[in-house]
Amino acid sequence: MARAATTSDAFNAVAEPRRREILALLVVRELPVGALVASLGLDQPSVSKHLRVLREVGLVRARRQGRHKLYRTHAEGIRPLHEWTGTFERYWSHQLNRVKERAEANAKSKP
Amino acid sequence: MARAATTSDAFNAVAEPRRREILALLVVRELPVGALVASLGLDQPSVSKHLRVLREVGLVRARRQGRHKLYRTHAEGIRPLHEWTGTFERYWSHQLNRVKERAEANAKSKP
DNA sequence: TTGACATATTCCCATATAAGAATATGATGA
DNA sequence: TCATCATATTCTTATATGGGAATATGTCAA
Repeated sequence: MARAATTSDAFNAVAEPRRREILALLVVRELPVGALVASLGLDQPSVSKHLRVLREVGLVRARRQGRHKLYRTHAEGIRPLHEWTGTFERYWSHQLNRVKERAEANAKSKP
Repeated sequence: MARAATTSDAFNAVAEPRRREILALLVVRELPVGALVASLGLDQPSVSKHLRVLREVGLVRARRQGRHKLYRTHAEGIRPLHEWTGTFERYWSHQLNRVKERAEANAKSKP
């Protein structure tokens, strides 16, 4: 079996760095495709294709305004990723504490 | 150009669902490969390959204990993902507020 | 050393890219 | 309707998968 499609879920969609850039730009304010092309230094078809992926997994929304199509990040779609990664937070805190404790123990034992 | 390697960073590594399962299991306590094979219902080579990817991006650590090799999630590696997704938090809060406000406005205008 | 257990690697293949080039679709104003 | 701007899709190609099968490597006990 091959790798899961980029459109299979938000995890796969944000694995692509350019798509993360796009999300960061579009969360501040909605932008037409052309503005993204200019900002990212990518060609227009590539941007459109990335936007399609993001749209399919619900990470961006679009609306037409005249000839332009305005895209915006749908931040809710990122929430599940934040929550999944959040389940590890207490563990990396533990690791930090352990390092800290060890450092303090060392400081005491050989001053 | 093809898709970035799964080993290129943590974002790509966790895009694979089985690898997220592995991380969830190994963050609670360290386990040998065989235990993962049993828990996941995957064959041993597949598990070893997933572990290799996770090791290469720094998401798991391993130590030998006799014939066994004990793996454990290195939670620090997930932190950048949590932080990146966290930059969108205020926006999904905003969206929720906006929906709420609109609902209240509607309730007033047509009661 | 040998046998057995535990894990890792290699080879194979169907599948899915991401970017570039070319083209198609959509919307507007004259 | 036509010309033009804006965006989307199709096609091609190099590359990287993930799982299955087979095999290699590593470690211990006797």
